[in-house]
Amino acid sequence: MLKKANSDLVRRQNRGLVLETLRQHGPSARITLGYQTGLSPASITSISGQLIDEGLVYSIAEEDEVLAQAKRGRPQTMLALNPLATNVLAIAISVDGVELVFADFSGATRDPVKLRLDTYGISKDDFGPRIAHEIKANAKRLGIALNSIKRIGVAVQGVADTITGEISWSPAFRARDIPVVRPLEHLLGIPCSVGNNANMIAEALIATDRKKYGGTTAVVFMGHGIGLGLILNGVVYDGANGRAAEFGHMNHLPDGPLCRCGRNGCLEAFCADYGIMRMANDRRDTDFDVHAAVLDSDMRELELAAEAGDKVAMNAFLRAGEVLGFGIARLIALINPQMVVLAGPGTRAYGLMKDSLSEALRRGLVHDLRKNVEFEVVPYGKDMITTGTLVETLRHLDRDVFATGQKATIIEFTGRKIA
Amino acid sequence: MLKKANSDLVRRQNRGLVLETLRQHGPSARITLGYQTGLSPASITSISGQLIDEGLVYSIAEEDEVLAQAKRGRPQTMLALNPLATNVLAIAISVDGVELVFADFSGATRDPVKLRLDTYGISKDDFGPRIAHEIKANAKRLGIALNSIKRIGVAVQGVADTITGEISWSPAFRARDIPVVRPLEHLLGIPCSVGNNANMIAEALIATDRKKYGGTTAVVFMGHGIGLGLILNGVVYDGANGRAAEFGHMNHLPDGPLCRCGRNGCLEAFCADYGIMRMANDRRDTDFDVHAAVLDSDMRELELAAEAGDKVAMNAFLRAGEVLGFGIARLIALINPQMVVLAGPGTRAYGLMKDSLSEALRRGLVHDLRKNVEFEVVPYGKDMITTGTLVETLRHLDRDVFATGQKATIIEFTGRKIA
DNA sequence: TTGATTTATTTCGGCGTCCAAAAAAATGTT
DNA sequence: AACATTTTTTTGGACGCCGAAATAAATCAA
Repeated sequence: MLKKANSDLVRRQNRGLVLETLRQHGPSARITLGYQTGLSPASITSISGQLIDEGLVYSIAEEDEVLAQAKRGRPQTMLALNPLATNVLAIAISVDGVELVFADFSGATRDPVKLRLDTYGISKDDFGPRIAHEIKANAKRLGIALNSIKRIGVAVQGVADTITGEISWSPAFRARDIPVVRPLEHLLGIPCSVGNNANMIAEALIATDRKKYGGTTAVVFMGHGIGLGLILNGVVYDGANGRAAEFGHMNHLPDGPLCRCGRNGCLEAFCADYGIMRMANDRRDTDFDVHAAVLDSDMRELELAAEAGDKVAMNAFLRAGEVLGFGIARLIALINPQMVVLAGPGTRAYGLMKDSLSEALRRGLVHDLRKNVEFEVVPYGKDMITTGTLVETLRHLDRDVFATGQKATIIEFTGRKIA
Repeated sequence: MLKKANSDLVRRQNRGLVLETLRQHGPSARITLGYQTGLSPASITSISGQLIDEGLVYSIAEEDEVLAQAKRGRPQTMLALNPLATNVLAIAISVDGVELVFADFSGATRDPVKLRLDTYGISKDDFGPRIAHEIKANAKRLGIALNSIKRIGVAVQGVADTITGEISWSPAFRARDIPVVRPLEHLLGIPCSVGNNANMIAEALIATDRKKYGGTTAVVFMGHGIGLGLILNGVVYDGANGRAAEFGHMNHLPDGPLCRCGRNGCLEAFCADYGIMRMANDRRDTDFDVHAAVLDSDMRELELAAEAGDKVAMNAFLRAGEVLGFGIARLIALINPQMVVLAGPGTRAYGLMKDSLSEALRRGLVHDLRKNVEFEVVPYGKDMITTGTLVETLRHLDRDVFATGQKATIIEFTGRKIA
């Protein structure tokens, strides 16, 4: 169903468009913004004037105009997102700790703050307050006023319920249904949202190359579990109940090996680190604790063994590749993406799985569909997750907060240089 | 990325909104339209005046105001979509023939025209011209001017490529990649689009009950094949390459029974009519022609046998239910819909599959996900497909053609009463 | 019958938006 | 110093929506 439109909507949308354009292309002159957005110079003047008044955008001072290369005509005045307009915070929760990344409105980040935190042992009600405390302490330490932070994005591996704002389940926690949004919003008074790792990687990819990934892309995250971020028509898909797609718990083989979720034969039970490790050690379900975290060093060792020709290790990876291949074949049959991206630490072993994966795709997928899909393995950088979280958070500000003409709370300048 | 907005967009969107509201709620007074759309009475007057001038909407004459029930105050003048504004055509292609349904702008349909046509034998290049010929002949017979038809929607079981406008593959044809859109547009000069059955059923469901189905719903179509229509956030999803989701060819069991697509172990090879029939007859792949159409009468016989307690027949249906259950479990894990709808003639045997289907869901799906999904079996009415096609076609007119202020080509009144 | 009341619709004036064109600004070129 | 060029701002017009007032068209009540 369509929605009512009025001139308010027009301005809001065009403001958002200007902000997004500045974010994507960096500082631009008004005339350039006109070309990029399709808006007339007159409108750009009007909109940018408003944005400048509100402190969201600023005119780069002449002194910085080193780029001015002796062109005829009135020189361009560059506009840029004002880093002082606001701050945001991205939080990445993983098995080995929690990372805070503060950034300003222009997207410039401070050095990541790594917190040692026994997430696995913490109780569901202690987590939120603990994080809130850390945020307060670290913001203070960095000279960032709490009320200058307009939004917090949290990324976690596992199932994040974006509607309730809880972590339904994650390999990083023993507890379940851990409230995140509620305590953070309550204790800090800052709007907050949660999402899962794979979705955040998807966001980061879109920001990197909209043409390549901005259509319909499936991002498979391989790590302690198997996650999936779906980009459908350029937008990250969240699922009806606000939970990301649970690719890892898509059944592969009825009555297959035990999975962490308690069911048998999930994709993850074959392809996640613990699945591969179990297979390599040829342990039966009863002998193997699926809940124990697999050490990265152990996985590396296994990879080395496989690369050195150890038959058992090799087979474990081949089997994982095969199952992943069938899983991806099913994914393609259902969603028909134009691109499949493999990401996460698990891709280190991609070379060991490649052949069986391709073979499985051949066996499990109609040729017509296979030929239209492009594959890519992206090297794993952990910062993709925080980058994606920041991108998502800032876009939300651009579109839904500042697009409405809400004044930014300009941060007092503390004399500190932006990192 | 956002798009540029201007006052043109505003009017276009609000015009579309008014048209859609009239279509959904039927004839309404201006004041009612105001409530329903959220627009002010002043704007409604302006917009409806324009729509009336263009012949898209008309004021119902006083004589028809039988409903006026002695209320105080100035009486409402009801506005309605003008049936004479334009015509559209829905075409449903199935294994046993082709059906044409002509409708006017208000959505009122003429009696369906059933064409006998050996679709299976026809060559890929003969199909389009043949249909074009039938359209001309039947339009003439019914007194519908060709140039009054503004759009044609075609629905087919199988894989329809909405971008190229070809039928990539369908159980109704031996040929592949059959051009549809191109020949029809070329020979008739009428814009045309193709879609698949399951998607059209999904459209029909949304039109019936937006609240119920308009969120995220998976519509599983069971018939000669297994199709899927996905409604994501209220919009039917088309896939990156314009092909609908190929649920039927999602692999269930590597190296399982032969499927029509040439692969082994597809869902369809277990659950489509031919898969069930094969199982019931315990025929090995080599003895069974998967391409032969299964007669509906034979399926009914098999269903009766199963209902009467025939063990072999019962097992075939149970096995089909089990596989379908695992397929749906995978679908749910991936998409996380709030609703799964089973439709199509295959649902006749739902009672025979129900138990094994539920059991498979229990085995193949995390409880968390299962509990949030509602199931429904809709009784199969073939007209759902044409209804959905018409809905889709008319919405396209509302939003993309008439919303832009393009004048309707008013049909001369032929004296014929609208059916 | 007439005037009051009620409800629906239209008209009018104001405001916000966009845009094209003209004007202004700021620099380079001759 | 006058002209050329390019960017930005200003101006005026068009179009949209909306609130308020005016108008229209009916019923109700005396």
